[in-house]
Amino acid sequence: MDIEERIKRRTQNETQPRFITDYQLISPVAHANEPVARGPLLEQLLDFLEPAFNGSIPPNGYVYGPTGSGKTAVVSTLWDNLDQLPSGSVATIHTSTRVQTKTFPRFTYIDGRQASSTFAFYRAVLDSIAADQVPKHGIGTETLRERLTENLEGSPGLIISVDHVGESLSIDETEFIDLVRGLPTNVSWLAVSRKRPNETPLTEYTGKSISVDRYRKQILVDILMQRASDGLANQAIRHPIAADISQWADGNAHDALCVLFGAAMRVDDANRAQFADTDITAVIKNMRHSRVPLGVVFSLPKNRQSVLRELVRLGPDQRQSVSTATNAIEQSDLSESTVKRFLYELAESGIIERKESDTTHSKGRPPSKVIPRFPAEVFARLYDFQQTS
DNA sequence: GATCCACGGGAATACACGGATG
DNA sequence: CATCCGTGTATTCCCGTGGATC
Repeated sequence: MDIEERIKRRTQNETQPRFITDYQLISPVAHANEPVARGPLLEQLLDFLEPAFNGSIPPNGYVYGPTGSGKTAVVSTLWDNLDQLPSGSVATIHTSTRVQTKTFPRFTYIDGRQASSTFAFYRAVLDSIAADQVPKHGIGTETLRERLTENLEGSPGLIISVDHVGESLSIDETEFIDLVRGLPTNVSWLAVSRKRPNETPLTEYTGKSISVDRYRKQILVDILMQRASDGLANQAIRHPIAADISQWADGNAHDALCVLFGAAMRVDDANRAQFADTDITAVIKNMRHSRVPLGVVFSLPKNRQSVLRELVRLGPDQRQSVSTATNAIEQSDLSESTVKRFLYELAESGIIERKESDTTHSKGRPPSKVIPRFPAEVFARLYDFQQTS
């Protein structure tokens, strides 16, 4: 908590500190600036990028590892820092005999979940390097590509990291290969994916693959303790509790942080000061059927997110069929049939599941009940928090 | 005015069941 | 008894529209 925040609390007479002192710092979708225990991975990435520090472009690369292993945290943070390098312009290096000038390539991180179409991808890349505004509409994909090429002509180049390649709601692998074919030769890329090198066509185009292992149990405990000490009231979490969460999460930091967050919500809502074992077990029980990371849900268009927010508000009886769920969802700016279509689309992409309903129906095609497949409680809280802040 | 992409709405189609028909 | 058909519900898919730009 920074000074500004502390003063704000006092001026608002919140003298009694809450259990959760900072939602952002324990949020499973926020990444720490200093990823815990990922030094070796950072070094491997910097090795891979070595040519860039001498002013040229490295070969294409591939980073892979299981979900929740910190790939996004490390790569996005690293790229953010690298983009601070003086690029295109001149960096002076003083040696004993003379002054050398160096130019570095630029660095851009692209989240494939948010740039999944050809148009969106080229636009995102161009937007990150162009000096002036890039239109969101009214311009052809090919025009965008040409502008991108013009923009990079004669420059030291560009190194893009493209995250979540090959996931269902992100850039498809074969599409990606076509996309990067359209880029000028002074661009190289690092694809980040869950698939092993032998399971993807991408590695035919890459010079190097870097593997990320799932977190070891003890590291995950450290991460939880760190997050808890940053975002929760003092001494909020005891080591055995963190160990329990870590044991259950099996190396998946996203899942572990969801449990921490969900449990902290309960303590905070009840105005308590400590975790009880039941907080952890209850949240774990609710997480049992979650397979979709929150990052996927928060990458959806705003109107899909608001439909999901309403959906998780409903009780199981209101989710007995797609139709009843549609009727129960209140959306002033969308028609009923659109809400319904959204639900089918979300089911198609696996974010929610349709399962044959257990209620007996005499007439018509049997309905299917609707079940969220993401951490619903945590999503709801973070969503509401975003709306108000 | 022509062109571009994204979005939303509803039409069209698929499916399940029960009763009718031969 | 096997098949057809009507009805009601579930699901998919396409096309018009709109905002933006050139």
